[in-house]
Amino acid sequence: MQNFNTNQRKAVEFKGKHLLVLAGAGTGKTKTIIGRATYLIEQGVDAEKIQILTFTKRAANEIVERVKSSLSSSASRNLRGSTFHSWCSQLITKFPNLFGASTFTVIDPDDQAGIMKMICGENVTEYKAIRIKPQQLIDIYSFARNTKKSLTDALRLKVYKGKSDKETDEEILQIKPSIAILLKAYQAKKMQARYLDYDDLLLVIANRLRKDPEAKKILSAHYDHILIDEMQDTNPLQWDLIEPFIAIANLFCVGDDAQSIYSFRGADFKNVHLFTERVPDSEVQVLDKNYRSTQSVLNISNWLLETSPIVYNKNLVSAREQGDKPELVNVESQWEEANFISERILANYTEGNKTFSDHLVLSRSQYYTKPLQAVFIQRKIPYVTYGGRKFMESAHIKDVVSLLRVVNNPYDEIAWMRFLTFWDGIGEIRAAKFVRAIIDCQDSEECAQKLPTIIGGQDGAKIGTLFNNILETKGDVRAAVSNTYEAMSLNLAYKYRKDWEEKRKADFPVLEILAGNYASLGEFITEGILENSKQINGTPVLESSKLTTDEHKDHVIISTVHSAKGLEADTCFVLNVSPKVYPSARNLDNIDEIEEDRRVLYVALTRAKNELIITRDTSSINAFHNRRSNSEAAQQDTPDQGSSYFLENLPMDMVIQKNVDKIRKRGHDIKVPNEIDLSMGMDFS
DNA sequence: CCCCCGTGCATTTTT
DNA sequence: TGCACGGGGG
Repeated sequence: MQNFNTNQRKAVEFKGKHLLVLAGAGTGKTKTIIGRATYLIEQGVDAEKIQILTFTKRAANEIVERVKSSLSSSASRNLRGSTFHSWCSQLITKFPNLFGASTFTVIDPDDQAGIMKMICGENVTEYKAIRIKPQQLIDIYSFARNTKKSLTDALRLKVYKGKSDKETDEEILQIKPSIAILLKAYQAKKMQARYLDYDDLLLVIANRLRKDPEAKKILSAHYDHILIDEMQDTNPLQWDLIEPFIAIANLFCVGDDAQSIYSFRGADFKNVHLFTERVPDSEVQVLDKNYRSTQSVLNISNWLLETSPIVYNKNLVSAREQGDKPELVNVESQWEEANFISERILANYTEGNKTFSDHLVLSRSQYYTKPLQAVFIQRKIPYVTYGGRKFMESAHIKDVVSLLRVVNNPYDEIAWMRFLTFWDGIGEIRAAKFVRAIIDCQDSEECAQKLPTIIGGQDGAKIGTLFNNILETKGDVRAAVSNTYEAMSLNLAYKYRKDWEEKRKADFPVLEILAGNYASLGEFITEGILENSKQINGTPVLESSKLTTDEHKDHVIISTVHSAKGLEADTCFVLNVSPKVYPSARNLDNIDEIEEDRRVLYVALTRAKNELIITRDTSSINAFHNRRSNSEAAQQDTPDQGSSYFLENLPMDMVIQKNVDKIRKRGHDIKVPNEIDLSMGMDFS
């Protein structure tokens, strides 16, 4: 058993009913939740009656694996850890009668946007009356449901940045009816096609538990302990899901309000602040001793929170030594930044006795890491990225899965459209016509029978036979995938000829093996959609699968800050901490969003154990300073200028500032690829 | 009328 | 990297 400090032990061995663990960054949050699960099992609690809930599959898997390895007995064999979403989908499948959804298909954000686009196309008058794109409509809809806010409030917050002047009110009033029509049409389409989107998964369970004491009773027999990680990221909808369990199970929630970075999807740290008020028989345990980072790393992190108008009362104190000051490195371009980081990692690796996996690179956005990945590939630095496009979301996989989806749920219009337009000569117009006829069928059998006539000709015969073939093999998911691929592979190879051999072809054996893990088509489709992926050296790999031998190799981790919660590394690079990024230029008019960006940076800084290296772009720093001094000269009534760049007033004795330029001049050969001086010595002045 | 393909463009953060 | 748009071809 691990060593716990006094407070950690109090949490792990808590004897009361419900506990909230308020744990700052690096204070042993994960360790405590693992310790708690281990302790409960050791105390004789049936592992099956413990449910661990997290926000990412990665976190869930890690916790479960570590509990299992810390126990010698097999008592932990049935311990379950899932994301909120996959837990709910499992419950729906496990109790089909309880939640009334026997045939359904979980749709991903791409599908949601696709459906909304269709809806907007069918309701042109309403769509034209608003200046909101389908994707944003989906965001508004999701936000409203996750936060349980009215459409008016959701619109105000999402579209009008929370403004409440008369003009805004009128505009909202004006567009609201049209939006309501579009959203209702979207809901009707979901119902008709038996779709559940991500939010529906939670809503189905939460609503049922709320309304039906019987459902509560049945679930109470299955769960004694609910352990929730990252409590500060739960939103009101998730609270609705948790709340019924207060009466029927023990809650053990772990969180840190300074690390709340998901308010854009409705997270509300009231769930942390109001915990003891909302939950009877509950207590709070604080963890404040930081074991992860050196004091120098914590100093800058603490400073960042202190400069916030929000009072966090988080002064992290390291249990370790002072350590080296963080480095603040000025770079002139993204390529220079990427080369600098590569050099540094290679130096640490060859001279500094560090492994690649001692390094973590954090970015505000996925997109920004592209040049870095290019340089890593060029320099042969092995890396993994988290987040990004999921395996099941890539186009070629979706093509194959579309047939599985229509066999599983013949009302699945999106999948029908994808499957039909996949074939040469069938475009959107004809496919849509076919779909209208197809969804009149009562079941898959009738569908199989009528397909040839609906489509007609050779296409009809071919597609009908294929559908029938998969319908017959649907009991064997792996065979269904294999047969589907066989039938589609020629067309796939042509459609994706640009990168078929190098990239996409190899995904299908992976898909087949994955399919073999599921007992039914429905489970495969649902769980597969919720499955996370990571990428190894740019190639997507299923995160939870043990398919690759690469799995435990030595890799640098590249991650967005949002995906990096819970991660830590000896050396941590935080990319592009420049004006307009921290905080983001698009958030400047909203104090709440500025403060959320601050917490994003805080999360990033607190990942580092020993070496913290912050990079930033020289030109944007200069632009920021010029703009500042200009506006200060002109008028002095803009007191928030300083706060519009978090590092603006950073005490320089907290860091060591460097310019990559100088490093290069000292003799390091840093190659910047594709940098051609286009001026060619010409001065046009 | 419908389908296909080339070009240009803009890209927060996640289940 | 995906997507919206427009022109050419069937």
